[in-house]
Amino acid sequence: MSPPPDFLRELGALAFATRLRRLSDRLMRGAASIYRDVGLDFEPRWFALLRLLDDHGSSSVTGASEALGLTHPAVVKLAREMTRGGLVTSERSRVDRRSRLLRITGKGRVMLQRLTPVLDDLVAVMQGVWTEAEVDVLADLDRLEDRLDLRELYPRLRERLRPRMLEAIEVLDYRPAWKRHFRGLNESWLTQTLEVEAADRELLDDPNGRIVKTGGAVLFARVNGRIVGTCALIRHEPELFELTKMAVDEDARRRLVGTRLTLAVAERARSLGARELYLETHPSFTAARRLYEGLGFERIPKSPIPAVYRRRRIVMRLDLESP
Amino acid sequence: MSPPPDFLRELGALAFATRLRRLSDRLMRGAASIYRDVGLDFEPRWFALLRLLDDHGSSSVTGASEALGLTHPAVVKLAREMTRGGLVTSERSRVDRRSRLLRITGKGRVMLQRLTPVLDDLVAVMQGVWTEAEVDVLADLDRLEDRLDLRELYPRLRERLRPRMLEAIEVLDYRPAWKRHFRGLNESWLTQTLEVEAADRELLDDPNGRIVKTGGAVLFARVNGRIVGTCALIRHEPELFELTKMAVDEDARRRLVGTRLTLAVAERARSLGARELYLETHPSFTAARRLYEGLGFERIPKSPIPAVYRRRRIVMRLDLESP
DNA sequence: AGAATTTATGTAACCTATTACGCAATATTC
DNA sequence: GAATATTGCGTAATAGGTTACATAAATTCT
Repeated sequence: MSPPPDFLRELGALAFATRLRRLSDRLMRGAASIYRDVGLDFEPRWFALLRLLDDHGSSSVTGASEALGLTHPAVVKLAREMTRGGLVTSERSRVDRRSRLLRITGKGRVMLQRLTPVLDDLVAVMQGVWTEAEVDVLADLDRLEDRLDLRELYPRLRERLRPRMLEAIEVLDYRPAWKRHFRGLNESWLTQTLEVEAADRELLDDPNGRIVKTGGAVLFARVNGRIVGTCALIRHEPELFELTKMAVDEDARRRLVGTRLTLAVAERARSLGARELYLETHPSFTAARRLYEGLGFERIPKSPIPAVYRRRRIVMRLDLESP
Repeated sequence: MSPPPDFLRELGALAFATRLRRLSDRLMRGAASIYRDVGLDFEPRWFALLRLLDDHGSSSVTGASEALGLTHPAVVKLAREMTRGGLVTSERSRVDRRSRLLRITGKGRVMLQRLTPVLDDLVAVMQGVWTEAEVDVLADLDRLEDRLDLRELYPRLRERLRPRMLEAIEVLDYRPAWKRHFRGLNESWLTQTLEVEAADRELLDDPNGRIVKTGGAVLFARVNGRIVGTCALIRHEPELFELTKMAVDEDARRRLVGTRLTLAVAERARSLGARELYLETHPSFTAARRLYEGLGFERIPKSPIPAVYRRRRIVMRLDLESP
């Protein structure tokens, strides 16, 4: 009944990140104890920035944050502490008045020199541990980070999950009972971002008459029995189809609902004889644009769709005949 | 002049802990994104505890904290959150009424099951990365932790630094000008822990008359020109020597000043013809006792030293003739 | 058996990073 | 050249842990 002494090991890969952190904490604590014992007024986490400034003369906040792999607020805090400690100075840059230049002080240089013998011993001890463990940790870490630089864990996993996520979404045709969903999803989205215009209202008030009966379609996405998204296909002319009124519930974002709906609308258009599909979106909706681009839409300069909105628009076109 | 894109790599072993943490954060973020996308009401950090409870039926707070390598406050927090989420229950143990038993609920089990497919994919993706990088990370991590379990970084490093730290401490004989240090160091130490008794006062008021002139010694430790510790050797009888009035400045603790002084006092006693050295300390001073034990002192039942203090005492003896 | 110590949990304060957001200066686009 | 987007920095709130300290119960020591 009593748990094993190290359950994290049992979990294997699932606890890998946690174990890395545990090891990191362990090493950091070891180093911190030493700094304290040696009696220098110095925090271990200052070291990287101090060395960076010593090696490269000066650095902006952003430059340091990139070099050290920290966020810029972290660097701002570090720099402030170290300035208080007299190890670092900062002044506004002449070239770019937004930017600040961090520099190491004489006191900082002296501190680095006093640190050197202790750090040499620290490195020697760590290398001793690695040798005992028969692991070439630094090289392994390099390779691991290189692979992740190439492609982060998240996109890798997302791609793997993609088919399953898409399958979990049902796409269904318009039903009068769902009119309120069509309206609700679109309104909450529009009011958050742009303005609801008269042209929007006409469509939202009468999807059946304005969209379905004129030869288009209104589709709904359902996950676990809940309507979480909608999208319309308008047939402006026999050969002119527009994808519009795409809206996904706030809580269901990032679950490929938009993708699934776009694919379904394109499929529907194709089955209605369309050779191409247009859509209009707003310049500020970069996420939406990425989604459409990922599915093959290309931005075109001029819209074949009659202008009924006051807001600015970006027009995109999908070729339904390409493989 | 612009810093390199990844300065931490350049720092090599010195930034190893930081890089481990960076990698851990990176992986955790990846996993967190996925949980969010999948739409489960679940925090990644809950996983280890939930699995632990699922695997082992129940666990106390301390048991879980040991198994997971977290501190117990962390487990308390976790358990509270998860109880609020309905995944875990807790009740007082019948056997030991201090202790609390954590158990997984039915809802918790269901959650685990819903997690399974996603986690399988996660593991597969991570293993993919490791294969690409040609690193057997889990095995390497095991070996690394094993070596550190055997002996932590800090003691390894401390041992290496020991001779240098000892050398940095000067030991000097009594001078009238330092009488105030002898008194000050001892008083601040005594008032913090026990009570200053009359017998203490007599020694502190007249070290020269009471200790030096009667054939003993009062030694001082100096680091960077500052007196940071003191220790006395009293010659009660021609052959009966006592080490006493050891005191080290608060700010100089952990820098082997006590060790250096004890060694010096033992050496002095030996040069005065002593064959053994006694000392008395208080049962609650475990750190001091460890220090003395480390230098060869052994606890003995009865004190040969005349009892002049009211406080309880532990007596220790060092054989000056053994190699 | 009483005193002292250890153990199990809980609480508070802090640490070191993060994300989110805002402002001002600079760069880009139409 | 005006509108828009981007960049650089700063601040606030939050995350996920820690250490330090408090309290009660159980255990160990004389």
